[in-house]
Amino acid sequence: MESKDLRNAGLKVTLPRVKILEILETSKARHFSAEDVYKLLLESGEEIGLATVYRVLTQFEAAGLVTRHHFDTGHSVFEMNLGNHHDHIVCVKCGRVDEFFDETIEKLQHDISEKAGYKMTDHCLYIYGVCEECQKLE
Amino acid sequence: MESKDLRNAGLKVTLPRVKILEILETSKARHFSAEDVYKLLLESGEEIGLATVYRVLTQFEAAGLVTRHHFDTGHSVFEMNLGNHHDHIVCVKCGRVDEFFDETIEKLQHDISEKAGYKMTDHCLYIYGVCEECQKLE
DNA sequence: ACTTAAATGAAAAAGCTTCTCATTCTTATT
DNA sequence: AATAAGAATGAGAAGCTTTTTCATTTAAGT
Ligand SMILES: [Mn+2]
Ligand SMILES: [Mn+2]
Ligand SMILES: [Zn+2]
Ligand SMILES: [Zn+2]
Repeated sequence: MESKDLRNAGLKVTLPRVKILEILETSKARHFSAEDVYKLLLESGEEIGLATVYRVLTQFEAAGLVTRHHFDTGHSVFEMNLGNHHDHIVCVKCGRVDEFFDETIEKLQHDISEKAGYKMTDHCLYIYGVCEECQKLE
Repeated sequence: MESKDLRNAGLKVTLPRVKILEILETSKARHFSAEDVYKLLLESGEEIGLATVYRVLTQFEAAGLVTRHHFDTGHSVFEMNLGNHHDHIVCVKCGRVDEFFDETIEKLQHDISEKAGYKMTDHCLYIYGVCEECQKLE
């Protein structure tokens, strides 16, 4: 039930917010651009403006419901926050995105921040490469 | 002598390219937005268009003279390629950028790519945090 | 139901980057 | 040193993603 999530986040339960949350939760994909979400809304018959999609995704991010990524694609990518931090490996040919988590790297990042005198707030590691499928096509 | 670098990169020796290379090499800073470079050119009395700055930086990147970064700032950041790969730690308050290199993390990234079936082409690790100076101001 | 503040949609605007095209400059050749 | 051919430049237009504006609609507490 999405209404609870929204209320917990201090957000009014509106149709656009419910529908967007629904798409983020139930689609096969896990990583969406704002445009992706907008198109999926249209496909499902909802007339929700692109500006609202951006607004709502930004609010979801602020509320911790969603994480925003900055791949080298020129646009933001959003993903439901399932509480499991992970990093990304992106295919430069087809755009496929895989996820990974490495305890050792996480620890080292903390050490590095500390040594540099920083109080770490966030971090992200992007590996770019050619996925198995795309290697075959070359 | 910048002319040699340019010729080696297969680029004609033009005034904009020489001046931009000069700025990248001799400024105290190491990380520049296109706008940064443009302003430094104006300050030094050169009338070079912003479009040319973008064009030249992109050519430098293609030639391997320069590396382009995508911090969470909404604009590209360029840096002379000195042959020493490193990653970045960025202050979310003041924009300060520090650099680091960790052999172990580098190795682990290779292992992860391999395990995921990817042929790695590039990678970048950004740590975001509050630098020592900015912590004092809070 | 009523009221009030918040949310939405459409369009405009912003911010960064690329493109277009007439003009200028580099470089190789006389 | 002059010439010719093609590449590079500058100014502005245009492109793309994202944000803002503002009139209208909607949610939620009374
Ligand atoms: Mn993910
Ligand atoms: Mn650097
Ligand atoms: Zn691929
Ligand atoms: Zn700082």
